[in-house]
Order: sequence, then C-alpha cells, then structure tokens
Amino acid sequence: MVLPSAAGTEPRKITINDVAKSAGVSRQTVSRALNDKDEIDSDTKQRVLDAARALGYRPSRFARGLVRQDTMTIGLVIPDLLNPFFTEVAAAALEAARTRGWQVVVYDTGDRAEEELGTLQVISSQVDAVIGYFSCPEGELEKFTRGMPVVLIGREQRTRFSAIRIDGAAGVHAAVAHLVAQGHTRIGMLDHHTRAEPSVRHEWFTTAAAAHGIEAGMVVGADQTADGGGAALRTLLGEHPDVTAVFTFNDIIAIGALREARRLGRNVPRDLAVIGFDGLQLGALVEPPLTSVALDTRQLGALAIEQVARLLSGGEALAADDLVVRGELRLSGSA
Amino acid sequence: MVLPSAAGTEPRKITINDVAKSAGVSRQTVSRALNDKDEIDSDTKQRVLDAARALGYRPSRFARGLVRQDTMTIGLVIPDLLNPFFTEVAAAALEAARTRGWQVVVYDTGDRAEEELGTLQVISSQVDAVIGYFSCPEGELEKFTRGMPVVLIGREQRTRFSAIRIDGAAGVHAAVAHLVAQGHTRIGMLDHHTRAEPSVRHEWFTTAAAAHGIEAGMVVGADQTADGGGAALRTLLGEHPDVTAVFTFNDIIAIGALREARRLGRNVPRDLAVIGFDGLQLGALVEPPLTSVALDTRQLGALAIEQVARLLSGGEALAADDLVVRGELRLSGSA
DNA sequence: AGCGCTCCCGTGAGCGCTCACGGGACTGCC
DNA sequence: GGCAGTCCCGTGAGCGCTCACGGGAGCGCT
Repeated sequence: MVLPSAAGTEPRKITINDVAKSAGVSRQTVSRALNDKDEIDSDTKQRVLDAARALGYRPSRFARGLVRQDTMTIGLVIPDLLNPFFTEVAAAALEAARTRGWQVVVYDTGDRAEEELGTLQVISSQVDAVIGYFSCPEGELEKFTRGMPVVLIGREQRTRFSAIRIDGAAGVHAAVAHLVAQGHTRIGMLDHHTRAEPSVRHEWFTTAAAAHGIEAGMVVGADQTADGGGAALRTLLGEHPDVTAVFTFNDIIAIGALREARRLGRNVPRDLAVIGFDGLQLGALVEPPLTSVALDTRQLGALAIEQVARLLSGGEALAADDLVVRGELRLSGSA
Repeated sequence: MVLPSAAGTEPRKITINDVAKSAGVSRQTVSRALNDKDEIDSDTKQRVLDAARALGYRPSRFARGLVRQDTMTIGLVIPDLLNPFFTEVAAAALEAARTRGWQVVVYDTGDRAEEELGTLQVISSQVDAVIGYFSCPEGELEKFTRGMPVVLIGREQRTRFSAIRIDGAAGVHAAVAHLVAQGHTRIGMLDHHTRAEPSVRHEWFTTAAAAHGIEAGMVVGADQTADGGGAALRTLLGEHPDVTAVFTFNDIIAIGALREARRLGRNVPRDLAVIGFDGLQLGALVEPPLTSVALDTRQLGALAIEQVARLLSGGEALAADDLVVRGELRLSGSA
C-alpha cells in the first residue's frame, strides 16, 4: 500500500477536486466513477479510479451525508461494555435499529459520571438521538443534548426526558417470597456500591422484606464485578454469619458470590441461596445455574429504538406507562 | 442486503435559517446561541433557544462536521456482540480510540457473510476507517471500501489489507504438550462448524498433535454457543468414549462442554480435561476455572487502532510481523 | 443540411453549517 | 466633537459533495 507520505508539510485534505484535476476531468465525472453511475466511459472511469487511489483520496462522509441525508445514527451510551447485561441490551438495540436501516454508535463511559459528560459533548454533534444509561444530573444532560431526542434507561426519577423504567418491584417481591417459602429468614443483600444513595433495587428489596416481616438490614455494597461480588459476600458473612440467602444487585455480583460461596465451603443452594438480578444468559452457564429476577433485554432495546423513532418523527411518543420493562423471577438452581 | 431505507419521515427538515427567521435574527446569531458562543445578548439567546425548541430544530451533524472536520469515526465490525470475546476486543478498541478522541461505531453481522456486505455498504459512507472480522471474499471487501483504510482481524490468508494475525500455534502446542504430560493420549477437539473449511485453530491442533505423536482425528463441529459446545461434546463422547481431553475452538464452546461434562457425570479435570481458546475473563467464573490458550484482547484492540491511525495519517504502516497477537497457554482448573 | 438520438462530460446551484470579517450602536474619556 | 473600546449582530464565503441541467460530439436517417 503506497500512500503519499506528507513529509513535514501539512497533509492537506485531498478533495474530489484534486482527483478531478489529476485525472483531467470534472468533479462530476469523478463522482460518477466512484459511485458506479452510468453516464461515464469505462476508460475514463478507470483513469479516475487510478488517480483517486494514487492520491489516497477518501470521500468526505460529511459532505456526502449533507447532500443526501438519508442516514440516521443513534448513540448508545452504556456504563460498561464488559458487563454482559449491557451488551445484551446493545445487541437488542442494534438489531432493532437494523430493521430500520439505522446505525448505532456505542459509547462506554466506564460507569463514571465525568465520562458521561465528555461522551455527551462529543456525541451531540455525531448522532441524531441518544439512548443510554446516565447517572449525571438532568440539567447537565439537557445542556448537552439540546433539541436531540433522548431516551434514558433505568432512570427512576421523574424526568423531562423519555425514560424506560425498569420495574423490579414485583419480581423482587416474588424472589423474597420464594426465599421465605423455602424457610429463609436471614436474607442479606449485595448492593451496588459506587452510587452514594442506596439503589432502587435495594428499596425493592427492603419493601419486599418488610412485606414478609423479615429484617432487611444486612446489606453490603459491592463492586460491579464478579470479584466485587465475592468480596462483598465474604464481608456480609463475616458480619452476619447466620445469613442463609442473598439477593444481589445484579447477576455479575451474584456469580461472584456463587464462586465465593464455593470457596468458603458453602453449598449453594443448600447452605446459601443466591438470587441475582438481570437474568443474563450467562447465568445459565455457571454452577448451579443462577436464579434471577430476569429482564427482557430484547424488549428493552426494542422499546428504546421504538421511542427514538417516535421522537424523531415528531409523532406521539410512547407514554411512561408503556415504557416499562418488568423483572420476572426466573427460578433455577441457586435458590 | 440492508440498504439505508428512507429514515427520516419528516416532511421538511428544519434548518438554522428557519430558526433565524422565526427568532428574527441571522443564522450566525442562532449559531452563537446554540453553541454557547460569546458575542450574544442573553435575552436574544433565550429567544433563539425558545424558537429552536418550538420548531423542534435539530442541527445537522453533517453540515457541522463538514465545516469543522475534526472528528474521526472508526467502524468496528464484529460477528457477534453476545460473544464475550468480541466485546472484550470492542472494549479494548473503544478505549484505545478514546485516547485519540475518536469515535467507534459498532456493527454486528450475526456471523453471516451476506450481512457483512450489507454492513459494509452502509458503513462505507459513515466512517473513516474499518476494523473488523470478515469472512467474505477479499474482492467484495475491496469493492465496498474503496480508498478507506481497513484493518482485518484474524484473517489468515495473505491479503492486500492490513490484517492482525492471531497466532495460536505455539499456544496450542503448549496446550497439547500439557495434556500429553498429564498422561492424555485420546484428545478430541470441538471445532467451529459454520465455516466450510476446517478452522486454522484446528490445523494448529492437528500439527501439535502430530508433533506429540498422537491421533487428532476426533473432531466434532460445534455451534458457537455454550449449548453448541455441550451438544458437540455429547456427540464426541458418543463417537469416541475413550476421549479423556478436549481442546475447543473457543472458550464459549469450552464452557458449554464443561457444563455438559458435569451433566454426564464426568468430573473435570479428573475424567475429562478441557482446554479452551481466547482466554475470556468469563473463564474464571465457571467451575472449574477454564484453562485456555489466552489472547490479549486489549493488545488486539490497541494494535488495530494503532494501525488505523498509521494508515489514516498516510505514514508508514505496521508490518505484518508486528501485527500479531499470540495465544498463550494459561493454566487453570479445567486441565 | 437538418434533425433526432445516444453517449459522454461539465457547470451552476445548493445541502446546513461555522468562520472571518465588517459594521452599527452605545459607552466613557479626553 | 473625536476617538477608542465594548457589545452585539449580520454578511459573504466556503467546507466537499451530489443533483439537475445543459451541451458538445458523433452517429444514422430523411
């Protein structure tokens, strides 16, 4: 591959005009050659193509996009690509977008609020709409997304934006009911620890626990990784050795807890029942298979794309009541 | 073939001029208001902002990109977002791209060659360069990527494009050597089955087996999922009940085999040793932890981005010998 | 010659936006 | 009054490309 190495000089962008000049034809002829249009002699076409290659010409997608504005690009902002839950959502969104012929740009904020803003700033001039998990204040969000459709996922507070609510109340209630029915009374929770305030999933847990008349104070924050889940379980069992069941913020933490339980010689589910949240496909691969409050990630992705479509078309958006994905207890081996 | 179907269905696009007219100011003032520029009265600014919101104005990212061409977007094409290996690579590429201030657009082809072409067609006018896994003929590839830098991953044949080679020969050799040292002589393989020809990883396996003087004919094709791995193991053990160790095309298949072995009452590694390929983080979560020929996905992603950078700048590209990621045997519980 | 037709190719216009510049209105100060 | 300075705001130009036209050249036919 031979490219003109711009030695020292500013590598001035090569435009269609440079190619035209080099091939001794007009812009339009170059355009015709590159786009496989009709009205062009095959010899001329080859000459243009050669000239373009020799110059290392790359058409500007902006200029092209400007004139024929037929592409829609959605920005998908997620906290962590390595967390399977988000990749499941991303895959679902990608699939839903594909049926519309839309592009999806994926961004990873690393679960840090400051990255969110940076990403948002960049994104705002790159996409036509944004779908994502955001933990930053709503004001900041609005500032960077002026006039752009935004669909939030899993944000609980009432908001000016469209938000797909994840409602796990019933699912968590069912999970606790299941544990209680199995005879458990000392149920702990491994929560998300990076947020200052307790998570909504934790609230669901305490509510469910209260409904069953059991204590819900045995909570330990966990890093959003399997190792974090393991460490948190160790801490929890250290503080409350009589715990016989744990509910976790998500499946990754649960899987770490599963592993840690094995290391501690606790048989799951006999000595320790574990129930996760998310319902990852991954949960079926571990031993024992994970019981979890499962979310339909495909529906989640599809809903988000659907709502974006409505916002973009200026049509009637889906109401908040329709923008809900409900967690459902899926029983398996671990509880 | 997926073509960009008529995406936006708005009757008429609202431009900056419409907002200007509506607010009774000039284009430039609108621009100033929207971009938080200085030379504007705060009252005017608010009036413009209100007008923009009332009209539902969204700036064109193409026009904006045209005039200040400072954004670089890389297209990352992977076969399956739900396979953790690819998300690890994607995460690595995203991270490497971020340090350069680049965007990454992720595409999922579903491991189907026809999707690759459709994706390529769409992508070619959307990104500045392409990184990806492609199984389609090179000619097709070139046709859709005219003049655009392309970096392939894991393609073995010599190619006109830059390609990052995955070299597992030594790693697989070490894996087989390890199994032989443990006393195994009947080693089977669970290969990838969707390609017509046998995989390169299979060749590495037969070569390594030959070097150790053991038979390598016990091969079963597997679907690229855990279930596929399980089914393939069952088939393999049905055909060759004396097999005591298996090497798999990748970790997902290996994890499925692990689970199936447990169901069949075979203890791993005592009754059946399992060695995977890829070295997924996921491998550490299953029981027993997976022994695998590990690839450095971060290096893979970083290399790809680095090469793209060199191709784009017109500078000297990395040579084929530098574009290699080598698999390395990482011992763990399963073998 | 004149006409119509096909095959190529070029020219003007414009997509929607930002940048550089110019300029009016108003202030303060000599 | 004159001048500089500040604060706003508007105008022309142009980013790189494609689309809609127009038009020359060559052909065959009347």
